[in-house]
Amino acid sequence: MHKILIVEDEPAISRIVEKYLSKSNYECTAARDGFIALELLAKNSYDLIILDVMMPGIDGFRVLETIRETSDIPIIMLTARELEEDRLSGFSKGADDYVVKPFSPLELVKRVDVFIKRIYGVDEDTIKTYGPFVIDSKEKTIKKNNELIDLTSAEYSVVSVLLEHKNQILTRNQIIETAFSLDYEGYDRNIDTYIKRIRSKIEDDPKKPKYLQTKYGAGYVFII
Amino acid sequence: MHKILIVEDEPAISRIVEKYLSKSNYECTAARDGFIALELLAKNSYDLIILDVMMPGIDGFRVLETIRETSDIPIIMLTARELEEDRLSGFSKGADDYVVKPFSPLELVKRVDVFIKRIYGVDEDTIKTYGPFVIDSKEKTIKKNNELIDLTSAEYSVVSVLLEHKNQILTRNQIIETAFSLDYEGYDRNIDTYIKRIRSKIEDDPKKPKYLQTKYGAGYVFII
DNA sequence: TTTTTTTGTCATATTATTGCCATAATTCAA
DNA sequence: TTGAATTATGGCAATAATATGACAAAAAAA
Repeated sequence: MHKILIVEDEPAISRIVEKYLSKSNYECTAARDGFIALELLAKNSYDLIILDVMMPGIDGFRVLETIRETSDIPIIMLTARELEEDRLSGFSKGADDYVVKPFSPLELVKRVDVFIKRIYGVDEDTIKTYGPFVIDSKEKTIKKNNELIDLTSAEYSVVSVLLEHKNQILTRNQIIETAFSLDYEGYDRNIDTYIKRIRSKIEDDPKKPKYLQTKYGAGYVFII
Repeated sequence: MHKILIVEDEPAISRIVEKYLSKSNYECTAARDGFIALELLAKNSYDLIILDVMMPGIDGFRVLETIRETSDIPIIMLTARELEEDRLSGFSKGADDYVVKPFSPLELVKRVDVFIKRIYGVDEDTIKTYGPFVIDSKEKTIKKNNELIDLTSAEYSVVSVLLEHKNQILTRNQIIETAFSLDYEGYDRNIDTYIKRIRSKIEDDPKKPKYLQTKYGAGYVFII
């Protein structure tokens, strides 16, 4: 879990950014001005800073310069669209990236992911482990005992739904609606066929499934 | 039983959301546009609102603003993927969460659960614990010492009746009438067979039942 | 385009569940 | 202790559901 400091005077924006980053498994702290930010930085350690340029008190650039005297922690700056030339000045002072307001929170999260990944290796949370199975939702791959399992994309969708709801019985329709889309045209018995194909790839003995089990009259469960 | 208002103009989506929420023990009402929603809200009380952004007539944001003038009921908004910047505007107007279309209904249910739990405390009483046994009436599963017990649906019905009336002697007919229906065709001695099958799955030593005991001349009890 | 892979459908084989019974084992009271 | 009553158990058959193999259609790759 990486720690992120958000320096932003508008509580509305601060809250949204925090919400999104938290959802992406980051631990956030918000500072509503530069002084508070610098104080927090003196006492705690963070993995990345999101820094608004326009703030009352000391502005973002001053804060940036001060931080850079002692640390090269990644800093993403938030700036208004008009101030294009700020970019240059910002970069030269050591900001790592810019996001122009108004921004999409998802976009911001994506950039944060990039930095965190660059510094700390693989980004977390796209990779989940369930027993011998490791699912990488970004790469859309599944490994069993460290061996990549060759799945088609439909097969991947089906197993991943079952894995993510492990030990929960899912009906064919729930699987379809979650793995594919609400307006899937196909027959719900197609799931049987997917299950057959998946079993042949993940089970030691597809005739006696250990993981992907049938619930007669109900659906399927991934037991782990 | 918590009440949820679904505001969505597409009947297909509305129906499916309703189906999933109902299965999770929520009482749903659907409104096909903002006007109807506001009318319903004036007359009834709900515990949570699911609100589509894109609707004919008044759009979701307008509805959101109107609701927020008088109420802080949790609101989850449904929005199309392209409209990312809507998120910002939505959050600042007081939506509690966003779900992007096309969404997984299971995912939506999970988020609803989170809010309902946060506000009303403990999650719905679908899960009950009796000694080492945990029964999930929504999933229709029973665990013993955290291990899922593989029961057929008839077996589940029988054990769950006995568990819910633990330490109470039930006659075969009481079991039949509660577990199945009043017009069960079968012979009441079938219960003996169910008991046999259940014991083999839940008892350490089915020959000397510790939990599911026989009351000679009367019926069966689940001792816990 | 052609070729290959993936996906969807179907008919048929296989299996699971349920209800039923015959027989064995147990209980309880005379 | 005995035997009548009651319950336990194993197995069978009917039914319903699932598994599977084969193939066609669709999609993706070459």
